Amino acid sequence: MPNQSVVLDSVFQALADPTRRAVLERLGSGPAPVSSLAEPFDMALPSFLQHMKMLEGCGLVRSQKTGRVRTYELAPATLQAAEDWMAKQRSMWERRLDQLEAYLKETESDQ
Amino acid sequence: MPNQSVVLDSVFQALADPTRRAVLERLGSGPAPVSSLAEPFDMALPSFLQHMKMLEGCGLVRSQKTGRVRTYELAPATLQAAEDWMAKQRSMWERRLDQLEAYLKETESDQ
DNA sequence: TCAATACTTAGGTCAACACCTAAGTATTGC
DNA sequence: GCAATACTTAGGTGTTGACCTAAGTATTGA
Repeated sequence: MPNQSVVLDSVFQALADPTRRAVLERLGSGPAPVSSLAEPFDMALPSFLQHMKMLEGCGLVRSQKTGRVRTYELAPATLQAAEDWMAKQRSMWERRLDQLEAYLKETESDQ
Repeated sequence: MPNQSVVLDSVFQALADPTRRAVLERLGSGPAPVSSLAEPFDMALPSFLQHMKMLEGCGLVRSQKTGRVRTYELAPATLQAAEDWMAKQRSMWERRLDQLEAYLKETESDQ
């Protein structure tokens, strides 16, 4: 299995948490500092920062520090990798859906 | 946060493993029994079945047992939930990309 | 300069995950 | 009816994830 797989592992892992998905949604409207991102969540700062580290570790966001403020932003390139996998799967699933549906019709009736 | 979130948690969690993604890809070409699905993986059967339970638990696949053979199939409805979230995010990200790009141009140059 | 601000590091708990082996149970087919 | 087949259950190990508190470090501003 190629290296690509490792990227997808960590990207989907990152997307598997509601806090992190909410952060990504928030970053969709522009860069923001840690304190502002953390504010909506009832969580200790170090706990929140672990989420940010995971998002940054898999490349979904990046950050830079100016003075004592760290600002996070989306990193579109990595979002694209997850996008691409989903799109590939989607088209595959759609292509197969006809034959699948025929099968499902059979099995649905005996459930 | 709504219940919808819980579904996405488990769906993305399921997609975060290469074995499970490979199984989904394989099931794209039609239903298959456990032994056939497990065959490509160098893994003890009980370990493999844990993956299948996770896929079934979050609703990405379903199964039925006939005689001693359990057959798995894709469950398109749940795939759709993940699809929908990605599509929503995608359109949001795309809508924001212009203003984001302007910002990235600034920050990229000082890195 | 020194207190407040904005993270950051260290370290600890508890649950979930990803594996394993060993020993079941339920069908099938000779 | 009994061995082979196809899972299934039980139970154990090591790692990672998601939280916490406490105690740092680095800036900023009065």
